[in-house]
Amino acid sequence: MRLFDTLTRTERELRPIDGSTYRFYCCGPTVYGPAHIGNFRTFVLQDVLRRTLETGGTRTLHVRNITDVDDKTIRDSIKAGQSLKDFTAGWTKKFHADCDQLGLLPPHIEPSAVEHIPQQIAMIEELIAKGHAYASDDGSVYFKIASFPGYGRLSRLDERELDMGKTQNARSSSDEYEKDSLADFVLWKGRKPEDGDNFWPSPWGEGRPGWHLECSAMIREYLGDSFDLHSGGVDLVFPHHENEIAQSQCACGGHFAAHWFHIAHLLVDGGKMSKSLGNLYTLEDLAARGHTAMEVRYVLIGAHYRKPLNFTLDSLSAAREALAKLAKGARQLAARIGPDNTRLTSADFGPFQAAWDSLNHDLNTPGALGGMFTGLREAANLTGDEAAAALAGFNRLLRALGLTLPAEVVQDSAQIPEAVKALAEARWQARLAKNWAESDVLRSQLTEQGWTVKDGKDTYTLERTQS
RNA sequence: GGCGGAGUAGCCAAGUGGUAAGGCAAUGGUUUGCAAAACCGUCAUUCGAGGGUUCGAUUCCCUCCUCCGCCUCCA
Repeated sequence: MRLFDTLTRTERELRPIDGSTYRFYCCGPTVYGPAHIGNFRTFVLQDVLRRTLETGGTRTLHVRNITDVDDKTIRDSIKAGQSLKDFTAGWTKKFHADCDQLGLLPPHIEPSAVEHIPQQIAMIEELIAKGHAYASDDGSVYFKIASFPGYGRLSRLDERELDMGKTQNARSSSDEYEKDSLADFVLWKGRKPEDGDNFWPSPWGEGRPGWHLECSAMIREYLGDSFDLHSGGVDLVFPHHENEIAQSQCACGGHFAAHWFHIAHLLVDGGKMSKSLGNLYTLEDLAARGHTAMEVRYVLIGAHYRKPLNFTLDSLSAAREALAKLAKGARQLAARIGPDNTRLTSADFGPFQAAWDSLNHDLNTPGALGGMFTGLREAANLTGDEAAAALAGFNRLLRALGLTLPAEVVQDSAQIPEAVKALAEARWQARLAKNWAESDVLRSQLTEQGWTVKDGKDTYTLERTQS
């Protein structure tokens, strides 16, 4: 497949460096609260990338970290009166539950930052030894940006107006200032009172790792000095990923990531999500409004990953209808397969080839979704083996997109309250007696109680009204 | 201010130098006692505005307008 690369700004074919397994790293969540759907846009698209590779026959090694030590986790764990470990374990569990609901494949490796502090310290020592880092008086260690000429390539820093020297002078009056240059970033943070019990010993005194370094150290541990792809939200391009490149290339000497995959932000009602605007949604918030995680997933893949996606609550309702339509189309297609037709493992995509091509062309998920519907239309007059092959293609595509279609709603009569059943039966009798007025009154009563009645030729069905 | 991105029907949203996918909503019809459901249709002479290049631009170039993101630890 072809995918846009942030660093070279071109679309490039994805091929495993080692010729067999595509190894990639995704910056994971900071576990200090529930992830919101903006976070999940990134994780869902990374999941689709992986699924597309795997559906296309490429083996993958997916590493995604858990950031469980930083300012926010420390601050909020203290506020909650919990140890950092217990606090982050709780939110990690919640994150996993959300991922599961969204149909995200668990990464093959999910390292935690606190469990890799020795590796981080080792990397810092190497950076110091090679002249790329220096310790300050307060026990912190900084990366010396001036020592790495390649700094800023990913985010095109050199084309920006950021004048490090000037800014430094403006702030040089501050006594607390420990860095040589304002642009230098921290690798190790010396212990401070507000850190509470959260500090670790190091050659530079007690303290804790800097955020950027965590990822570099874990990547090195599991993917080595050169690997296939690195991914995250666009906001991580600078400084996070820029700093990772600097640290890793200086310490390890490898190429680091061969490809950079960044996912654009999710907007809500045309603007940025924020707590103060009250438009920051979690899966739980949306579940409370009657929406499923799969509907959320459908919305999140409904726009191209490089464009901002404008999320609205209405789009979730549209997703529900769209998923139902796909499910119905699949059922109708399945119904046209004869009992002797077993070509369910077709290698091609049949009417869904265009959808598959879209996915392989810069991960065009909305194009692929469109192709699902047009494919179903094209498949409408296929029968037997051809229908079986088409359904196989449809299902492979579903798997690549990570969508699970809703099953046909069959109301279990045991779950219908007796009073509702009686009401429905009374209405049916009134209807048979052609007592329309009575029948309509009874139906409106059922509606009030949240039930929809559908009349058939010889019988009727009851369904809970969709919210 | 610098850098990056976006403006396509009521909403969400693809795409292309050759004449606008798809979904939702809406709406017409068939069906139904009426509905619902189902099925069959309809639904952008036009792609933020104005210029330019071209036989031809929504697609390339320029200008303008609007919106969004990043600019030191936000996916």
